[in-house]
Amino acid sequence: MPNQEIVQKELKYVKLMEDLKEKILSGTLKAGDKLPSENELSMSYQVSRQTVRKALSILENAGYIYAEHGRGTFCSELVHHNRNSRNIAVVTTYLSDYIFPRVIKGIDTVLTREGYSIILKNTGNSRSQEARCLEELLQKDIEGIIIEPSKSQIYCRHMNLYQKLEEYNIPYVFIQGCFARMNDRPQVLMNDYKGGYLITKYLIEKGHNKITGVFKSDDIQGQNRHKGYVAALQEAGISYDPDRVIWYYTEDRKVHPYESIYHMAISRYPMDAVVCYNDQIAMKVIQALNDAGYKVPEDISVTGYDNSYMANINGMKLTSIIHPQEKLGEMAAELMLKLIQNGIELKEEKKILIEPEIIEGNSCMDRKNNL
Amino acid sequence: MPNQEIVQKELKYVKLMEDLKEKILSGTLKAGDKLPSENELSMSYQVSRQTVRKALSILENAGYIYAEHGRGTFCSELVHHNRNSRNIAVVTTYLSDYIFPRVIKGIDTVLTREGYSIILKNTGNSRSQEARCLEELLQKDIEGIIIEPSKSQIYCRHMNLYQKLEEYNIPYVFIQGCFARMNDRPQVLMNDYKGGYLITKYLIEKGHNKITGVFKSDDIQGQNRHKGYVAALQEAGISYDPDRVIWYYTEDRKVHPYESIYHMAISRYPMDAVVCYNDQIAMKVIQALNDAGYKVPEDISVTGYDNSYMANINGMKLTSIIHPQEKLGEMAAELMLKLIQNGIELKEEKKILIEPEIIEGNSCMDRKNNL
DNA sequence: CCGTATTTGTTCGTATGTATT
DNA sequence: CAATACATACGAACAAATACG
Repeated sequence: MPNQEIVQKELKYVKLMEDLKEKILSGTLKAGDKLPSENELSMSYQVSRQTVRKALSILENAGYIYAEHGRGTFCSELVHHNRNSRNIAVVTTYLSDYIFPRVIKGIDTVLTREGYSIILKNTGNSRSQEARCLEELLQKDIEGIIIEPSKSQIYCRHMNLYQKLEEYNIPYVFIQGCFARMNDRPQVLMNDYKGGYLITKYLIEKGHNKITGVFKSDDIQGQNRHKGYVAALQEAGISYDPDRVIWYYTEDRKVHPYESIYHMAISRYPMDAVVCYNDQIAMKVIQALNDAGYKVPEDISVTGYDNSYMANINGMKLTSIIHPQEKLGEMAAELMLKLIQNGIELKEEKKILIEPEIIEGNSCMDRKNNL
Repeated sequence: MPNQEIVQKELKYVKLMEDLKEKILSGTLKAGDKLPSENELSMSYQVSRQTVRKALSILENAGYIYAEHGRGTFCSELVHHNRNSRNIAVVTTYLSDYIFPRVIKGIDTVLTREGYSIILKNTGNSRSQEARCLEELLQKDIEGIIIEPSKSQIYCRHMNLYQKLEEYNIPYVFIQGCFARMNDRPQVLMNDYKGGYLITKYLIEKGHNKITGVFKSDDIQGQNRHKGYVAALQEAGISYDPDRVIWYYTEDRKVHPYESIYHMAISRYPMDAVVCYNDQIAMKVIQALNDAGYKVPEDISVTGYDNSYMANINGMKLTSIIHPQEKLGEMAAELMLKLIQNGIELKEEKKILIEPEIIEGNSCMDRKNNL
């Protein structure tokens, strides 16, 4: 009995309202479709007609549906979207950290020049948060979305929302990464496979052969950099050892990789270099190695990725891959403007792949002459 | 009978709704006043409580009134532009540089939690750009503006735009600084006078007495930090020498202060410390001093301001003033939410002054024992 | 055009739950 | 604790617009 009461917190009209809203957003109920009549809903949900009406009145107020006396209730031609709002949404995983401020700045430069404003959202790299953002944005007056997908390694759970965007002719551009099975969508990203390959090859050429890898597992960038890392090893005839690779999730960023590399180091697991997913993690790796009694680069070389401001700290300049930050933002914004002007059926290439370039620092040693 | 039917067009809930609306608009019911309870209305209008609730729900939806569980129904602080866009504009001088990403993140945290979105604009610290931003924003659906004024030292040239905001009941909150003659507006800023005073006093206590100052001349923060600097000198009986102060404009940031301090240094103008407007400029000053053959802190001490990530670079940790970045953003966002909820005539204090605090680094030497 | 069924719109009555004073 | 006030829920009835044979 008390158990049941706790569960029963869900209000009937809220439940019904959200059920219907879900059906509308998911596309089960399309624009112009007739909803079941109040009596039918009342029967099928086992609630009173009053309760049904309460739920419907909320949706009507929010603009999802409209009622016609004597005819029925219908799904709105969602929504009186202002087609000339001059707003473009920018959705990133994080706001203030790392390279994002500069990417956003690049987007802003181009869009402001053309008279657009940015609506900024961030997801904390959570898919549910991303879905919430998109739902919110579908309610707003926007002309397009530039989005860095959250957990892009995993299959996108809310394709329906992207479909909704397409239905409404709201163009979107992926940056940094792209969900599986959405490779045909407009996107601006780096060739991460090649980046991982280049930086690993760089280490091999400097005489390293026990190269540990630390990669982020929940975005497509991490997957691709890892593939490049594997390719470079195999090309050089170094067998790939899965135990040498540390995968981490964003959520554990503060703890996990540090500890893994620390334990690997103090347990004397042989390594002469560490390829890192990005500069941020490289700094943690260096910290862990130092704490374990190793010197970088004298004992172990470490590489970063992105060449962010973090690549240059405490006199240590990480060897890294150049991330064009602002430039990437500008390219994404320009692609967006083209999509708005020429419609979504853009003739030219909609996929921009930025070729990586190595920038050498002092975080790696040449071990060829040491042998 | 037909006669009666025509007259009967007046629906009871519409009648009641319009009655109440009239009373609100005429001022019979003032903002914050409690309406009669649903039961009282039901009695006095001889309608059912359902009907009363229907009437009230319309008024509530339109924003005229709000209901509080267990307390009663109250008259709103009429009326926020009728708009329910859930957008709040954030206008800063810069986007990606320095402390701004973290300030914006703080704002975002609070606003996202409350279901708002940020429209981001930046002015490049140009007044004309700021005016253009405000004009653009007046065309958009926004519920408020959080704005860092550009060139806040100078009298605001586009007061008319701020007046427009007030006419439209769009609340605005200043952050970082505030235009002259607008001190009564809502604002969140640091006590820059005290900050300048504290950090200068710190140097004096460490035995410095030839303290050069480098201040930004085009915002109110620079003016106030300079005043604090003067106050500390005079308190210590050190006469103020205007030739010892370098003023610079934002536009010249990259060139001017570097050259001034460089020339001051190579011309052997005596100095044992430099108080800098912020960490950014402090790094340039240190560069200039190094290039002129001086060592920091051995020959000359240097202080920063804001304790940004720049305060800690190349093994040098600037002595600086703590800027609460995210916290400041959060406070501004919370103040904004209060203004939206309670109307512009907020009872409580609308001006938040954050007290500065020194954070000691290794960029200053104690010269008391050197004499 | 009429009549009937369906569907939304409006109103009344009642009961129970929950927050505030 | 009791009284008050809003919140949710159900049932019933009639009105008005619409669809359809």
